[in-house]
Amino acid sequence: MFTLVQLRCFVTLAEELNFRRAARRLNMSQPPLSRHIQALEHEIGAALLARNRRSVQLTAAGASFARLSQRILDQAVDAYRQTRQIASGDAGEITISFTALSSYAFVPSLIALLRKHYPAIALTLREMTTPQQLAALASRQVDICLLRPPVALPNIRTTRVLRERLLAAVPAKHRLAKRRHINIDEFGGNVLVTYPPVEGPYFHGMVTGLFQAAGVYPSAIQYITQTHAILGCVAAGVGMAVVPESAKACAPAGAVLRPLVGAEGVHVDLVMASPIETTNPASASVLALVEKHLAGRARGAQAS
Amino acid sequence: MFTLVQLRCFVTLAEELNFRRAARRLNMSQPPLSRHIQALEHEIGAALLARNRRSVQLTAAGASFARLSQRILDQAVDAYRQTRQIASGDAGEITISFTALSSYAFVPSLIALLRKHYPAIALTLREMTTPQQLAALASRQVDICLLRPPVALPNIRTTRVLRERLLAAVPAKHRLAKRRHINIDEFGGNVLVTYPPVEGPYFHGMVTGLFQAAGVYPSAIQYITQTHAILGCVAAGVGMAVVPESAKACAPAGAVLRPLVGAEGVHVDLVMASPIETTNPASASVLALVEKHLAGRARGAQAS
DNA sequence: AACATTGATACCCATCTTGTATCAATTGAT
DNA sequence: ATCAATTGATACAAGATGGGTATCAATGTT
Repeated sequence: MFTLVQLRCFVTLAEELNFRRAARRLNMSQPPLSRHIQALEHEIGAALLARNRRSVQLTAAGASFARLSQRILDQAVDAYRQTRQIASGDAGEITISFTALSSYAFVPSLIALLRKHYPAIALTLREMTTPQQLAALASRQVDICLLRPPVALPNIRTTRVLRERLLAAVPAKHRLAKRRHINIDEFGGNVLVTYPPVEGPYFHGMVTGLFQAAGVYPSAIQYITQTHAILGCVAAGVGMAVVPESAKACAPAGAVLRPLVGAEGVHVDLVMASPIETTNPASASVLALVEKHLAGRARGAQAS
Repeated sequence: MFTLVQLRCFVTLAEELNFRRAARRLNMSQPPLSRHIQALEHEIGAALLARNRRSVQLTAAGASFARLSQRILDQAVDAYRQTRQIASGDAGEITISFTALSSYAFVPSLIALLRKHYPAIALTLREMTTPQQLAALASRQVDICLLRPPVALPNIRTTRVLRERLLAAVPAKHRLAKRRHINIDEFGGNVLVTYPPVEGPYFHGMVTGLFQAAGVYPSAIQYITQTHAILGCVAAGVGMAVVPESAKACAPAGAVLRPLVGAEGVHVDLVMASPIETTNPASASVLALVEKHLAGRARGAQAS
C-alpha cells in the first residue's frame, strides 16, 4: 500500500505540475520526489502523470487520484486533531446518570455549564435510580453518576454537589396546610407516604430514622418510588410526606410544602460519583469543571 | 505524520485488543507491532490504549481514532481501486460533442451502447455545430466529436460512423408531395431552403455542388441553420429542401420527405473524431467499443 | 510454587529514503 | 545556429526506518 507521504507529494505535484517547485514546497530535493511519484505509479499500476520531457500534466486517473488523495490527507489531519482534542478532554462524549429528582435540582445547571465550557463534548443523560446507578458505575457503563449516598464501591470517588433541607408535604385541603411550619410530631397518627426500602434506600432510611428518633409513629405507611409520585399522592389526599427542598420544582397544585421543624441537622445530599481512573478524558474535564464551579459557589456563599 | 501501515496495525489491534493475536493477523511478529503503536501514540501525543500489564483496552481517544483510521484505510483502498479502473478505461468521465441532427440518428444508440458496456463511465453530452466542435477538439475541451467532415486538424483521427442518402423535402400541400420520388430537376424555379455557408459549410457545399452539377437553379435561396428549422420552413410552405435521411426523425407533419432522384452517389457522412493521443483512457475505451460495434454492424450488413 | 502468557526492550540486519552530483533532453535568447 | 538555462531522471553513499529473534519483567493460572 502507498504511503501518506507519497500522497502528500503527489497532491503538491498535482497542484504545481513541476517537480522542482513541488519539491521546494515540500521541503525536499527533487530526486526523492521523482522517486516517490514513480513508486506511487508503480504501486497503483497506472500512469498518473503525462510527462513529455518538458511539461507535466495529469492523466484522467491522476486527476481523480489527486482529489481522492487530498481527501485522505484531510481526513488524516482531521483524525489527528480530533484525537488530540479527545485526549485532552476538550471533546468527546460522556454518559451521565442521574436520579429523577436531580433532573429538577441539579442537572439543568450542569448541562448549561457543560454547554458553555465544553461545547464539543457530547452528553448522554440517563435517568436511573440510585441502585441502578451503582450497578452501572461498577460496570463502567456510565462516566458520571448523580445519586444518593453512600457509594460503597472501590476505586470510585465522590463529591457532594447539593445539600438540601427537608420539607413536610401535606394536602392543600389538610388543616396543617395553613401553618407556616410543620413539626414532625404532627405526622403522628397520619398516613406517611414515603420511599420504599429497596428502590430508595437512602430516603427510606433517612425518613424512618427521623421518625424513630423523634418517637413519632404514623398511622400507616404508603411506599411509592419517585418524589413526584409521592407528591401526587399527597395532593390526592392520601397522606403526608417528607421530601427534599428541590421537590418544590415538581410539586402539583394540591400539595403544600412547608419547612419541617424537628429535623434540623438532617439533610438530603446529592453526590457526584465517578471512577478514580478513567480512560475518558472528557469525564475528567467535566469533573474538574464541576468541582471548580462548586468551590466557587461555596466561596461565594461563605462571603455573603 | 503517521503512516497507513501504523493505522492498519492500530485498527487490527483495536479489534483484537491483544498484541500477539493482532500481530499474527497482520503477518508480523509482536515487537514491531508494539513499536508501531508506540510511534503512533507518540506522534498523536496521546494514549490510545490503556495497558495495565495484563489487559489492553481502548481509551476514549483510541476508540475514536480507530474509527477514523478505519475510514481512512477504506478510502485508501477505494482510491486505489477507482484509480486503477479509470486508468484501465473501465470508469471515468468523457465529454462528447455532437451535431443537432445526430442526436436523432446516432447519439441515442451510442448512449445505449455505453450504458450497457461501461456503466461506470460518466457521459457529458454537448450539442455543438461542426465549426464549434472543431475548435473544442483543437483545444481538447471534448474527448469525442460527432461532426461533419472534413476534419483538417493535426493529431486527430476520424472514423465514419454513419452514411445516409439525401431526401427531398416539400410542403405537404405542394403538388410534388404526391410523388413517390422527386427528381432534383423539380427544384428549378422553386425556393430552396438550405444550410448557410458559415455555420453549416458541409451541407452548404454539398447542396450547392449538387445543384450546380445538375444545372438546376432555384428561384431563390433561404439560409437556415438547423435541419429541424429547415423542415419547419418547408412545412410552412416557404420552399423545398434537401436533407439527410435521418431528418425523418424530426420532420414536422407539414413536411413530406421523398427519395431524391439525380443525386445518386452523393451521401451525407457523420464522422467521429478524437485526439490520437489522449490522457483519458475512458475515451480510448469508448472509441474502441464504437469501432468494434461499427465493424460488427458492417459485417452483418455485408452478410445479409 | 511452577508455569504460561502478557507487552516491552535490546540488538542485528535488510530495506528504504534522502541528499549531492550529474545526465540527457528540450526550450528560449542572442 | 549556438549557448545557456531549465526540465525530469539517474547513480551513489550515508543515514533512518522496519522487521525478526531472543529475552525480560510482570501478572495470572494451576
